[in-house]
Amino acid sequence: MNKNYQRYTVTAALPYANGPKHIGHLAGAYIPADVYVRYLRLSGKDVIFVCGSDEHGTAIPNQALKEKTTPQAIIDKYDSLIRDCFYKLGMSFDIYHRTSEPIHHQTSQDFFLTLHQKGLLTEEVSEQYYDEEAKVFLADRYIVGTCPKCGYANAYGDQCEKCGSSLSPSELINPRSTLSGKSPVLRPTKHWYLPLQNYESWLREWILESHKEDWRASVYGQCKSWIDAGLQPRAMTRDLNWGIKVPLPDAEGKVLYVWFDAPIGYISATRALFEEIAEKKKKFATPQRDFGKIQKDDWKKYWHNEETKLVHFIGKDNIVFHCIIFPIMLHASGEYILPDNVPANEFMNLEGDKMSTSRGWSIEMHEYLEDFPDKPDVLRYVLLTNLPETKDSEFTWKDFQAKNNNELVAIFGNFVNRALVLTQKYFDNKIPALGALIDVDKNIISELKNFPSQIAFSLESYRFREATASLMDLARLGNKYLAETEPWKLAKNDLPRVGTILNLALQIVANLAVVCEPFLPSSSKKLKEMLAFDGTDWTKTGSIDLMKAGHPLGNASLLFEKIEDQVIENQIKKLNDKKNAMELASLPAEAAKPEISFEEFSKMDIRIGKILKAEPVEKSKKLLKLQVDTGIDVRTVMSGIAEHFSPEEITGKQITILVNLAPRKIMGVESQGMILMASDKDGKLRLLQPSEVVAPGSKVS
RNA sequence: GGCGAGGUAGCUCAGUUGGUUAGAGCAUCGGAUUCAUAACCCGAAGGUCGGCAGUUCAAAUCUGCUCCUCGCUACCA
Repeated sequence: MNKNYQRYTVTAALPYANGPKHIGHLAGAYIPADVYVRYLRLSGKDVIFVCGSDEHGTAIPNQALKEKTTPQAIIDKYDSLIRDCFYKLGMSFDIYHRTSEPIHHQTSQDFFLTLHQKGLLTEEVSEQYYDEEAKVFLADRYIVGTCPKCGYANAYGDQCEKCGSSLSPSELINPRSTLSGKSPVLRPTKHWYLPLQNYESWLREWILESHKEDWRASVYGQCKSWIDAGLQPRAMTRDLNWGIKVPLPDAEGKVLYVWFDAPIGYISATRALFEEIAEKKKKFATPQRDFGKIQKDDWKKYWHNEETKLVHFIGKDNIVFHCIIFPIMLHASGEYILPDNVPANEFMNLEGDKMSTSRGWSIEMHEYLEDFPDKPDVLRYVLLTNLPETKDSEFTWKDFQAKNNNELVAIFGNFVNRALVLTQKYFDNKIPALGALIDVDKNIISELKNFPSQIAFSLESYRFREATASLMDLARLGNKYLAETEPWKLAKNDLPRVGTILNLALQIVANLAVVCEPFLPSSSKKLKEMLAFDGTDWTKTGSIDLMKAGHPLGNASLLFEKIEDQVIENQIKKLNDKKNAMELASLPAEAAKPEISFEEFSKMDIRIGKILKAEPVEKSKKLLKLQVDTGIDVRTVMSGIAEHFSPEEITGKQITILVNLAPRKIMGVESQGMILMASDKDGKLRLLQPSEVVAPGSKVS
């Protein structure tokens, strides 16, 4: 879309305040967003950059239970942790807001009411689990039970944390409420749905037609996949007592679905930004430029005006919400603009494995900042050079060290240092005059001229790795120039020529100082201090008169320092230690299930059987079709173990089987009984066998 | 199983609309140099672009099939 936009609204995914956030999140959304915004500001564009903590949803109360505290305490804790890390890493939000703030509740409720009053929401009654003792409907997360896939006894109603599979509460075996421990009952409840299917043709036109070229392949592809699969009504409310109340009379105990309110958080944050500036009461706002004289209502320009370019930076897990559901909400409400682009990144892996906070395989932002408090830019740089823009990428500590030592130190920092040291040595730390230019000078001048526009082009195309590589190439240009002109040799008999060379070298340094700001903001600041230079105008870069001859420079110091092997080894060790500690922590056995009577137990008829035959099930990844000799008979059992056992290895094995389980058809085949398995803490299944071979049909009691 | 995204030099990744000897950085090797945080600069080597078939004068690029990785989704009693 080559629209001529007047202003920009840039959002970065609201981090969910149920825990710390790791460097994968930074690489996914925040770093590219910040680079983009900083570049726009330097270019003199009218831009706002909004973000904030996402503080609703079922996982927050759930985390509160885990940490034995209140939801409010959880969001306060993680909001301040995340907020603090973001600012230390240089995120230049104009506001970092919170969805628990009243202005957000109001904005979300207004939004919901608008849709409701327009008749765009449907009401439907469905059966949901209800805890009769606690007298509340149970969100998926509040129901635990045995995971039907891996047998883990404390799987949540929406997901099993052991094997990672997503579930619905009705799939759980022996579901029970985490509030009372009792079995929940199904009870009808009314909810408001957004009929996504009504917008299919509109979506096809908007995404599949008009954004075929400018949206990333993976983003476009996932949208197409969703649309083609058939859109369905999606509940926009939940039975929960944590969140934003549904603003209707007959909606007691109901809140807005977190994915309804979260993206509205971008709008609320914008409103809060303008309100706080207009009323001169800054609470969350951290305006990064002079907004001039503004009115409270000026936020509307950034959300209603067609000349505003809206860009959402997110990770790939958020694509459907930002490309399908939220745009439908915006479109349906009738007065909002739509995102021009949603440059979602893929995921960043860590040392060969998926990043995961819960598994301990991660580098959390605060952990990095504790160990490298003076190196926010090093992390920014390393992540930037390796952003998962087109596919999942990989972070390794060794690469971190190499990028720091071989690029930031050896090329960027070294060039700056060479230029400054030579100026100190030969020109009393003042910028020498520019004399006659020879070819080598003219070449460097014309090359320099191209860099800013080239980098700008990459950034505007959301190609941040490419832009970062160009930045480093600019420093390379400087090193090459010094190597070719060898001013230290000429100093003995042609000082004016040396002056010309250093003038140009210093102009390159000054250009670097401005151009690197989006990427390496704190280094940019340091470098400008060293130069006693305060340029902030991108449109002036590319030229050789950023600094005047005779201008006295500040004190030179090293921009970056080498990172020794020992530091890297310590980090790798720390990472492994953390993972091991997490595994140990999860070792204690889970809490026992509710008590049952002997009669209840004795209803189960458990036997030892033998697998006579095992075969894969067509069109199924997880199922094996087993013929089992139970001693009583030979029967067919469908078992979800294909990812753990091959038919060959399991054939002939003794197993434990529940023989009087009601038969059930699975994939068209009637399954008569259930094979019992031990599931290890990593979710891996093991057979339950007697210590010595016993006769088929032997009873287990 | 369905859908989506990937599979390019030892490593991390680029390759725009099909067009001459397929690129970059790191690592390796050689050279040059000493102003600089033993850094920089120049050069070399290294790939049958996952595999097979097809379209074309021409395919990393388009089509079909197939294998592998990742994500979403389904089967799990």
